[in-house]
Amino acid sequence: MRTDHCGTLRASDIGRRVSVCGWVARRREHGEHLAFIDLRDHTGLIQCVVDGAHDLRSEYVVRITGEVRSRPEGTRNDNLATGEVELGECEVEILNSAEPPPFQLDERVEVDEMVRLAHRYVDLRTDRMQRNLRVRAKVNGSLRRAMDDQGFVEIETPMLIASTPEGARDFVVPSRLSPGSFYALPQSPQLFKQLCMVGGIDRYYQIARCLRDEDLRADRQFEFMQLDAEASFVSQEEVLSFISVAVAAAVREVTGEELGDVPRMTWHEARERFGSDKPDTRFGMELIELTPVFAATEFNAFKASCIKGLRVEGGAEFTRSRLDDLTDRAKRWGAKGLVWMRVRADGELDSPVAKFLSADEIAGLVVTTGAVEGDLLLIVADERPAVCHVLGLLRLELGRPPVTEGGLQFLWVVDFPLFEALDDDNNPIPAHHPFTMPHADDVHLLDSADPQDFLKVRSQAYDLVLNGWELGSGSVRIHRGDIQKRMFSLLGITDDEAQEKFGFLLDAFRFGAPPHAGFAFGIDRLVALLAGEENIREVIAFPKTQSGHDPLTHAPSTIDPAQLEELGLRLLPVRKD
RNA sequence: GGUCCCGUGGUGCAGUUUGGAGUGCACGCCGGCCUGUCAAGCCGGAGGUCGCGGGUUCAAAUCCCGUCGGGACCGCCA
Repeated sequence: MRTDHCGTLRASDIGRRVSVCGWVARRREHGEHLAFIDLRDHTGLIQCVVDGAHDLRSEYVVRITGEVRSRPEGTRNDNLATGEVELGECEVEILNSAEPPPFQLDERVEVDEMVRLAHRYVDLRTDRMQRNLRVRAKVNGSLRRAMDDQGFVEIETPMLIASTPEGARDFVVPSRLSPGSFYALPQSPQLFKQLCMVGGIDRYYQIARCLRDEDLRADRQFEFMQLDAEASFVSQEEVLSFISVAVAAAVREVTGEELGDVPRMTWHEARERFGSDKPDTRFGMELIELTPVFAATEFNAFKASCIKGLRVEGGAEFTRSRLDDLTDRAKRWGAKGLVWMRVRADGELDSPVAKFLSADEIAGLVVTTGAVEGDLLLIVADERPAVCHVLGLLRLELGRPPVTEGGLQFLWVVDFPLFEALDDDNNPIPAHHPFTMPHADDVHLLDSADPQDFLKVRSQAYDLVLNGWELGSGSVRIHRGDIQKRMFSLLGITDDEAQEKFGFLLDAFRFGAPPHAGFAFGIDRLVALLAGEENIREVIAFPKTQSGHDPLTHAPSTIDPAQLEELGLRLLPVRKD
């Protein structure tokens, strides 16, 4: 039907008679016998000069055949890639009419997302969605090529699997042939890729759909795509290298830029400096250690095991209500309180608590934070994890740049702790999954009589972070039965429970499991940041709203009683608490 | 489970603080004029359950309560 795409015509095409197909983006009529039609396809716009356009309307689907010619002097449009030329002597064939679109497709205004999603098929025609989905396709393609080139084998793992109650909530699917039994949709291909290692695949990857029934966010959907990979006979170093190569390929494909070496930071350093295990390193405003400054304080609120602060440049201008608001937020995030101090011209501190501090403490505070006139100091005192957490959130609140600023700051966070805390029975709670290999230097601590020692055990687990978003994580896995048994016993999982939950994996490991390690990262998140979007819905063709609904298809929906009957299901009344 | 923000012709907003007739702006839509525009221009027109329900009041888009929908975040996401 067509010889060319709209957005590709240039001066070098002048004289050719071409056919283009697309949608009527705009119509400019100048009387009965002259009108300009901007025709749009996924490549862009071309102006077509037609003899009368009264029967053409917005978004009509047309085929236009005409001669590419130079625009008359003085009528070129520098804002258009095709602005030097136009189609003349046009023959217009209407392929389909269209109702006026439910919203305007030019991007002069931000249209309500519900309206866009309810008519996503129209929304997809916008430059923004066309660009984002094509960025996504480029990323997928370059990741595939990079993994292929590194000797990884693409293997598809099942979508209908057994439910394992660990981790995120499963989506479940009732079984028709086994009424009362359910499949689960995979949260990740984790166990299958480890089985692939036992199966001698050596290097596996998959662009895998993963599903988790947890609350949605700007960076979280029920279903999302991961580059999932696992390799045998490799160390952590090699995994970081494989993934770095793949990510670099995607970045190169989209931006044309070379990524270079991805910096590393230990989990401990990330928490202490940024109050997060996924630090946004596009900006400073790091957490400042103040515990020694107030080691001997008489101020009760500062008699805590950890005191840290933030220096907000220019923050002395914050109004009292803004400071009260920050204090409220800090409390909601789990702080006992938030101490603020405005640094005045004379070096004095303007703060409700200044009178409780000694001259030495104030002097130490100013020196340690480097505070100068006009700054604001925000200080939290509490247990160390809480202090870091709250200040980390405040730091983001006050300093985080827009998504399109600050470049792409990738970061490997390494040496995660094996356990994040102890439960009420002093059993450690795993920070990752229970198959994560402890750091070789820390294995001896697993035999310690003091449960507190468990929290010091580092694991061979690592995260890839981009601009403060966790892109993904991975680990070296436990491949030996004796270490795995020790781990289960530490976690308070009995042999019977372990067998019931992970029996097929443990069985497999008895038949010759190679040392292996892997990684998985979220493609939606990577694409969103590469596309300059704050929200992964903008890079997903048909996403769901925060409540998990699809305004286009109206999923989730009720099903026919006959379907329930066939599945052996009966519904309970909806609970309204 | 929680905190906060938003909801006004098809779209995007203003109006809400301080109650007074569905008032205004821009875009779009429909009709007319217009032979070089390109966010075309000019003239005319249509289009509204101010999310929904209740309350206060002589009077509610506006104040109060509830509810629904959307968004951001905390919890959650091994």
